[in-house]
Amino acid sequence: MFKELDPLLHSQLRLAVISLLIGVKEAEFNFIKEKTESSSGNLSVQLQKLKEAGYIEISKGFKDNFPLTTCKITDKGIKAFEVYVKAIKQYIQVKK
Amino acid sequence: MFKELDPLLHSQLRLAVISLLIGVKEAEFNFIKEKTESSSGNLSVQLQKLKEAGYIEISKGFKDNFPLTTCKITDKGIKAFEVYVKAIKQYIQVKK
DNA sequence: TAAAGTACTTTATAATATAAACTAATTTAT
DNA sequence: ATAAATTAGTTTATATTATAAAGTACTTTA
Repeated sequence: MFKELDPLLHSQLRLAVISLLIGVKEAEFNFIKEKTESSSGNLSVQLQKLKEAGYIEISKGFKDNFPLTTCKITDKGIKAFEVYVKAIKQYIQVKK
Repeated sequence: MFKELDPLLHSQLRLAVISLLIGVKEAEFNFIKEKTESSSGNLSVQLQKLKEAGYIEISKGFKDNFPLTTCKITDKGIKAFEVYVKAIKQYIQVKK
């Protein structure tokens, strides 16, 4: 009846992050932070979880001498998002 | 950018319950339990939360001598569900 | 009348999310 | 030169939430 909702994506912040990355393909830590209106701490934790799941890649470098964290969605992340979208639609009864 | 997702509805089981009740308007505890494939304990707790939020009404009676719990969505619950659906659509980019 | 079953609720534990505090460095002001 | 403020995060502690296990209160069946 109701499909499982991937717990990794069924989290407001992580879902927002993935939703953002689906659009832009690559984004900086602060860009994501602003768009999602999250705290640095919370975002840091959730990005790690998405990385551990293999849904995003995180690369660390520097920009104007400051550390810069950049995130990119992976194929696995895209696939997981698609599965999640199909599942949640069952719950919200989106008729195609 | 991203709308708040009502934490009361952003829970797999509670969302499934509300999604069910939107359709049938009234349902028995076991019907909900079967459709959502949840445990009695978890369902009991989540129904109480939905009740406390005023999203559903719970009425208790008897059927064939056994206790019978029946649930019904309230106007507030319907409204909250509609708001949730609008919000989550932003995340999953459902184009109308 | 004892064992098994129905229909839950309560409580305890595990998992999750969030906020606060901390690290490490850079820039700016004194 | 150096202290204070800022940037860009991470780590840790706490609060919240979800879930599973145990418990309550019966009823039915053997």
